[in-house]
Order: sequence, then structure tokens, then C-alpha cells
Amino acid sequence: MGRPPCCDKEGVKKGPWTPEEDIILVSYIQEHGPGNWRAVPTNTGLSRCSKSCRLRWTNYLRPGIKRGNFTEQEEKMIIHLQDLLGNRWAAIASYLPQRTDNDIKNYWNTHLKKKLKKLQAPSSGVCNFGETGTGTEIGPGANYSGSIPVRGQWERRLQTDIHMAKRALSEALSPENNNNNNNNNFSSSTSTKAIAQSSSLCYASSAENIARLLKGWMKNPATNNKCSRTNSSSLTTQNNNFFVVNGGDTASKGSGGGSSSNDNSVELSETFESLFGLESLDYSSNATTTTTTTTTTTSDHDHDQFSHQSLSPNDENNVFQENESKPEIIEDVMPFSLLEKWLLEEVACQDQKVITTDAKFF
DNA sequence: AAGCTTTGCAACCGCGTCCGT
DNA sequence: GACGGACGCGGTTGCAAAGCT
Repeated sequence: MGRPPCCDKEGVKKGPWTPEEDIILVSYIQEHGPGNWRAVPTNTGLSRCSKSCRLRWTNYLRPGIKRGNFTEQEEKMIIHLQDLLGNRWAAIASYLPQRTDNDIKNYWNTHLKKKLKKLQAPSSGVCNFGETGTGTEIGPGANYSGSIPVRGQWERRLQTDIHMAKRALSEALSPENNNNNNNNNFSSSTSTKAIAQSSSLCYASSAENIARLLKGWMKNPATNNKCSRTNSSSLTTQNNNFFVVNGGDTASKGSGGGSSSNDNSVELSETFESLFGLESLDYSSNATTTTTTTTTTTSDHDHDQFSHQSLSPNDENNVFQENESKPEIIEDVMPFSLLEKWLLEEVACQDQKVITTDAKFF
């Protein structure tokens, strides 16, 4: 049944990518932008299927990817998000713009699941992180299915996104949290300068390697945009990501990633801002002075629309585009007071659980 | 040092969804 | 509305590196 796999053609190469292939792919995407993956193998001459190209790009070559060493805050955030969203790694990844869904998924499966299991073993009950009866399936079901009987998938997802947003706002508005950002997954720091610094500190180690290989390849940035909607500032952004190697970590695969706690607080504040479209407040400057791409396009995934729109750095479709349009979610940001009132009605009890979870886990 | 086991991660596979016809 | 192509997601696999005996 169904259509045949896209890669069952003969002569389609599988397995690890070689640096040469990476270079070809990066070169092509620099020139044409990501997307239209079907055409990539034919146009580049790569003996790879379109899927493989897309995957290689999104998980490894895409600029702005941070690799290795997940920080404590990232861990916490993943745990929270996993609890809220279940195994929707793409959605989770959209809240951690520098991490890929694959990375997060792997990290969850290899580290966090075990960690949680250990911690759950002695005392069961306070929070099960959504573990369901299957043993391996960890999802929002355990937390939400009780209160939300059989619903459409999109509805449940919407629910979790709303819940997420509410909670984040609640935490941000809480005065205690402002004094204790280290323990706050959604730091309310809103320094766009800091964001700018963070972004410029973040490079895909692999991309840097490719960058070195490609040294001198980039001759005329103005011609390397895929279409007219890419403006010069976004190209600068791309160039920074690809070709400006900061003094820090430049190791390849498996390196420490060069992340610092500084990066994290910034990431998280960015995340918070993204959640509510606050980025729109002062991101105009970023377009020209930072490596943060705030571009937003309509996401293919309606269920992830909220997160994807506001966290465009993780949206591969946006990588070479800039300021095409602002998402509705940003245009229609509710007044803060309204949101505050709204969330206060519901979120208090949910927070209790999360805080307990944190205390228990760390 | 050699062999075996475990771990971590890149990549693959199959399915679901979107979108154009 | 049905159909098919393209894309994206989540689960799973395969393999190299690390750890252990």
C-alpha cells in the first residue's frame, strides 16, 4: 500500500555524508535557498534523495545550530516542553531555536528519559512527565487526556500550545522569577542586545567546517539570494552564520558546542519573547545588527503555527528570507493586562506542579 | 592489548498532512 | 471531493566511539 519510498531508486546513495557532499549541498542552498528539495539532487548532481538532502540540511548544515552539551536550562526546558507537548520534537525544537528536533529527540531518548526514570523510581506520583502505559511513549496524554477527553489532534495540540503560552507568561510576570532567572525557564530578560550577542555566538560547528572549506566561495552575496524578498540584511545574517567564526569553539561533531550559561539566559528570553511576539518590539534593529533572523512565513504545520511563526530562526524555510511578513500572532498580541488576567484564572495550579517537578528533578 | 558491551548520534523509513490539480 | 506529489515529523536503525572486563 501507499507510495513507494522516495529513495528506492537505484544509485541513490545512503549513509553518512561526506564533506564534499556537504559542500555541494551548502553551496546550492546558499544560492537557491532551502526548499524545493525534490530539485536538489538533480540540480546538484548529488546521488542523494531529496529527503536525505533536507534532513542533512535541517539537522546538520543549517546555520545557527548549536551542537553537543545541553545545558541544565535546556534540559529543564526540554523536560517542561516534553511534559506539555509530548513527543512533538519539532514543536519542542521550535522553542529551542538552536537545537534541532533530531538532537532534542536523541537527547531525550539517551539522557533525559533515563535520568527521569531514575528519579521516578523511588517515589512515583508527583509528576510522571506524561509517561503513558506503553512505557516508551511519553506524551501529554497522561497530563491532559484526563481533563480533555478524546479530542481532535489539532485541538489537543492547540490546547497544549495555549497552555504553554499561558504558563510562560505567568512565569514571566511573576516578580520572584525576575529575581531568579537561573531557575526560570522563561527568563523575562528582554535585552535585544544580549540576544544579538547570543546569536552571534552561536554557530553550527559543522557549518564552520564547511565554511572553512568554502572559504572564498562566497563572492557576491547580493547574487546569492533565492528571490527578491531576501534583503541585504538577511544576507549579512547568513554570512555571519556561515563565515564568521568567533573565537570560541570551532570543533566539529561532538564538540562541546561552545555554549555558555550566558547564551542560555539569552536563548530563553528569546524564547519567551517569541512566545508572545514580543520580539516585534525591538527586533527591527536585529535585522541589520544581529545574526538573529526574525523572519516569519506561514508554517506548513497548522498545529505548530504558534511556535513556528514566532521562532523563525528554526524554520528552515526562513533561513534566507527576511521580514517577508509579520505573523498574525504578533500583529494581534493581546494587551498585557488582558493576558495577565486571563492566565491568572487558570495557571496557578499548573505552576505548582511544574515547580514541584523542577525541585524534584534538580 | 583484545574482545565484548554500551552509548550516542546521524541517517533512514514510513506515515500523516498539506496543497495543487 | 478525489487524487497524487511534496514535505515534514516521529520512531527506529546502524554504526562508530567509548567504556568495561
